[in-house]
Amino acid sequence: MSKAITPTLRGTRAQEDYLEQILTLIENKGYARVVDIAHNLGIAQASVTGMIQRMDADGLVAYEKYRGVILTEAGEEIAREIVRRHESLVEFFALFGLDEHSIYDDIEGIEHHMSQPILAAIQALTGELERQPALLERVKKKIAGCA
Amino acid sequence: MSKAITPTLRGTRAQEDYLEQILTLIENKGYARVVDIAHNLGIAQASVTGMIQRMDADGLVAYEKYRGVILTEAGEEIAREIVRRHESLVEFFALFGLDEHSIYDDIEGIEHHMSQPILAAIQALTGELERQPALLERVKKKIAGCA
DNA sequence: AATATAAGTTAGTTGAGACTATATTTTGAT
DNA sequence: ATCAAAATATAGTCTCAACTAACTTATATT
Repeated sequence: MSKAITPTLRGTRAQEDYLEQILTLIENKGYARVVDIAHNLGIAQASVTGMIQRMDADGLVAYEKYRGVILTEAGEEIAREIVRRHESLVEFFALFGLDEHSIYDDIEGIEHHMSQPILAAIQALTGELERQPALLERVKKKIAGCA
Repeated sequence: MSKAITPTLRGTRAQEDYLEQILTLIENKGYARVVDIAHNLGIAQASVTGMIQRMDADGLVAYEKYRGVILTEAGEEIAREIVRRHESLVEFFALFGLDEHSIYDDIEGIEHHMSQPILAAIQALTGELERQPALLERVKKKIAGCA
């Protein structure tokens, strides 16, 4: 029923977090080290090793002991999808003056649970609000009143 | 930093799901049976018993063997908050023609991860879109194009 | 080239939260 | 009041994903 548009066999939620970090690290630094993944996710190094082995078994990454990790095609596809969602959400919430840092936990939660139609709705709304500063201002005022 | 407005010690995500179901059942039928909670959450009865005992230990529900479950004050506060979020999200996504059933999984995911400012933003946007059918139509067209 | 330090791995444990199979208790019908 | 059926509880197991402690490999400095 709620089959994703991309019919990828998505990993677990935690695995998606790992994939996102790994892709980001590879794009920023050229490689993804266990220690950096652990640091970025706020968990212990040993936990990362364990998960990477599971993800290798699941075909999401290619892993060789003491050498680096790289994404498989399947893993990269999922990673890019998550990053795309993350960025859409940051862009959306930034409209309301919420900075990326203060909404990090929210986005973390939401990005794993957003179906394609909902993502499309968010993106469409982002576009409209960017084009209508007056509307955006009204919304922001209401938010200020609530908080 | 991301302290909730309601400074409640929220339960785990799973516990929030239970609380939501329990509150809904109590309001609809006057009581919450284990068998109904299990059915609504799509899990086994025995799993519910186990969780309810944990939640009793955590002070979220009051539980007596073979008698019913009721919410404590703390539990009810959390339950009402989750229900409120759930309803706000349904209202929002319904704007775009997405029915409650088809977005159930999304909302399930999101409702546990939404901070107060983001909830306020969603609610404010819902209000604006209800008042601007033309804008809503444009957004809906874009969504149709994406899917 | 030797060795200190950083990075990575292994082993063993924990807790959440689900499961099945098996009791036990409550309830409703006779 | 009895007894079958429905509801609930217990016991024991499983997986995921984290942890610490201890060990191994890689690297960098001299």
